Amino acid sequence: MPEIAEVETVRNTLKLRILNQKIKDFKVFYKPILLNDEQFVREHLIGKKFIDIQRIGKWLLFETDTHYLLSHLRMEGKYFLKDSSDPIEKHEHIEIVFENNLSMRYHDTRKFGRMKLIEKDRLYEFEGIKKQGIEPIQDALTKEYLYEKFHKRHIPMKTLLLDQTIISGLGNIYADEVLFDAGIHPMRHGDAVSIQECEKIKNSARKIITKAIEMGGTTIRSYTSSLGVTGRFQQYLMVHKREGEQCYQCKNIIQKMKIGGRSSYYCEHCQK
DNA sequence: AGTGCGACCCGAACGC
DNA sequence: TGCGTTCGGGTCGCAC
Repeated sequence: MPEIAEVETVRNTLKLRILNQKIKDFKVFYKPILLNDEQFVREHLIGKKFIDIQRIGKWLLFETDTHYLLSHLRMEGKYFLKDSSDPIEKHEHIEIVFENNLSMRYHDTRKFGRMKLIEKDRLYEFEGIKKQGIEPIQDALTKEYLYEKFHKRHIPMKTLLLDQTIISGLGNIYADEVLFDAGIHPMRHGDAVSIQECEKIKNSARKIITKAIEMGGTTIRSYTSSLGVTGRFQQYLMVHKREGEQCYQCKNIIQKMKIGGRSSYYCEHCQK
């Protein structure tokens, strides 16, 4: 379940291994993942090098001198680094082989992830990038900005926190955690949230994402060429996936409900 | 325009 | 035990 912190970990880990290696081959085993024509991507990637890996929201940007290969992991996307002679396994859908026979495999059991190659100067023509809001760790995320985005919306705060055009990079897990930390009930509507509460949301989002990124960073050394890259944050969750257990703050029982089709966990006593 | 919801996928968890 | 069913996760696109 990659969210911003996991994507950041993947980015930092891959950077250590694949930058400035000439790309020798590009193969697609499940076409819907790649939004371009396979041949188009081969023409523009083979012979090039990735000179950097960047991140915008949950999108990874593999940068060459002329293009970005954009990659969204959705829920279960992972990258594995193997040797090019290793057999392609069941859920490995895209392979990039480097000159030194390092083989980077995109692995995605549910096939929800997406990739797209785009010219650098057209990056912001791509909807997925153009629509990204402000990240929790950016100073531009202010209580005024959030109030402006929330106060005319008559939908649950849980849904608003998951809207990537407002805050970029929060997923279902951290949305629950941010609302708990800010003391706001996930069903409260945006138009019932005060500017003071927007300040709390901003502070909670920044705190939780900063910590999550730090923790993601600590898992780098557990990464090996055959294990893939994931974050490890479960032990710090206050509400998410804790239905029926006691709230760490007040001992009330953590509740679960569906909001906008997403499971949401919260404490009725601590979140108003 | 704003909002709600099904579709996309498939392994895991659950119910019988 | 084994079978069928439900769930979940982010995002898009369609219906209201």
